[in-house]
Amino acid sequence: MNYWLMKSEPDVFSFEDLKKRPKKTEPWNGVRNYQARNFMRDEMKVGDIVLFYHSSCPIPGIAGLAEVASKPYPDETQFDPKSEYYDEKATLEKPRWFLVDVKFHKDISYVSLEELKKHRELEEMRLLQRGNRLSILPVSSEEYKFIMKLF
DNA sequence: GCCAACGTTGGC
DNA sequence: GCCAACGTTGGC
Repeated sequence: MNYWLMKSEPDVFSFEDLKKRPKKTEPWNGVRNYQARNFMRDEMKVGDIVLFYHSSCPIPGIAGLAEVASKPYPDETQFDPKSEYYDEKATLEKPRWFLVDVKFHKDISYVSLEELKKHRELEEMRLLQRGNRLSILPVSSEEYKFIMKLF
């Protein structure tokens, strides 16, 4: 079992939005960064735990827990000329972008970025390293366990 | 709105 | 393959 942190701008798609989905499940589309794609395509397994992170908002932080709910498959938005995520270099035969479905797992009390930064135990967290803009990051089991004790 | 960090693009 | 220019992310 692996642990991940996945960023989303709550104005675009929030943890609450995930809970409102009919099956509480959403394809994690729109990722257009190769490292983030590789995590989904090559390393995620159904059942992995996801820290659902809200970015670019008044109080950035972990809003809730989700889980990986599908194997990787091509992101449909890459084929849709009307989508803002359209990629003209992607073809059905050779998709460039892959995603997994993410499903609601558990409510937690919000853990802000500010709170995460207070703990020496988390100073190695990739989220907290300077300049880290990756939208999907691995979280170690030690970091995960520590964060679970914060609320 | 600013700015640091970093990924991508494209000319050579 | 190098690298400058440009675009994006995301906290503040």
